[in-house]
Amino acid sequence: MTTSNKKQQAEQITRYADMLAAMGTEPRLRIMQLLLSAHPEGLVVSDIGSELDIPSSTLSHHLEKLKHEDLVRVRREGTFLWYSANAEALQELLGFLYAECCTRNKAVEPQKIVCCK
Amino acid sequence: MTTSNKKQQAEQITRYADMLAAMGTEPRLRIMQLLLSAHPEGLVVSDIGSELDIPSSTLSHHLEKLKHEDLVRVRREGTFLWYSANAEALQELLGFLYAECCTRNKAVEPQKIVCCK
DNA sequence: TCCATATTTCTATTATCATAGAATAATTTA
DNA sequence: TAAATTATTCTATGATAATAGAAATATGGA
Repeated sequence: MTTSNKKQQAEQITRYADMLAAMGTEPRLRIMQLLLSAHPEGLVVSDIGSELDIPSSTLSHHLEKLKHEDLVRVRREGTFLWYSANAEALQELLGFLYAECCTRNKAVEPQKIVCCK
Repeated sequence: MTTSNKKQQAEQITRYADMLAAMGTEPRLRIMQLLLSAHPEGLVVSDIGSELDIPSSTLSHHLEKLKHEDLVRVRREGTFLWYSANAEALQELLGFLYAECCTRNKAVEPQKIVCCK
């Protein structure tokens, strides 16, 4: 493996760790869960806040963190900001965990997570 | 949904968030990766430390955290402590994420994570 | 029992994070 | 342009986490 490959891999791990950390608090995991349930449209900030009972400034920080880790996307419609889950990023993270746990080492059996017919 | 169901579900989310947080730092995600690569035997503490270049007291705290979230198991053999990944816990977490992202809302397509033949 | 080795626990320091009220900025509508 | 609404940014506080050297503990062997 080349030096730059190693560096790339190291950055990759750091990125996945940051993504996991971003989802690693109860309020933010709930936000992700809620956004996934409203996928792909997503929800406006105030609706997330009222649904999860989070003050707006606190919520704004959580959304900022999720956005920073590319776990959510945002688009403006008038005065409203619509946040939605970033499916591609989640897929990549899930793929990484899946590979580490199942593919590479067979620690976890794929069929125990999902059964494909 | 009954009140106790709601409470159970709330505790579940908190637990998954804690598990994600436990893996949400670079050193600990590396530890998990390393333990998975050595699954199911695992590794002794000193080998993890030398492989990842982490001082023993720091490593001990990280392992304690992972153990607390039930992501790793430990067994003693003489003076050596063998740490190994807890495949069942990882499977459960992966199953949860999978369900949230793929099964429930179809935000992520299962076949893009794993292709079962 | 005493020593060597493995690992944890103690202790301290520094850094980061979660929370939220108040003020500000952005946008639409009257 | 003024008012109303939406959301962020400012500011502050308290809590938690990461790090690691030094001391203590646990185990096996001489």
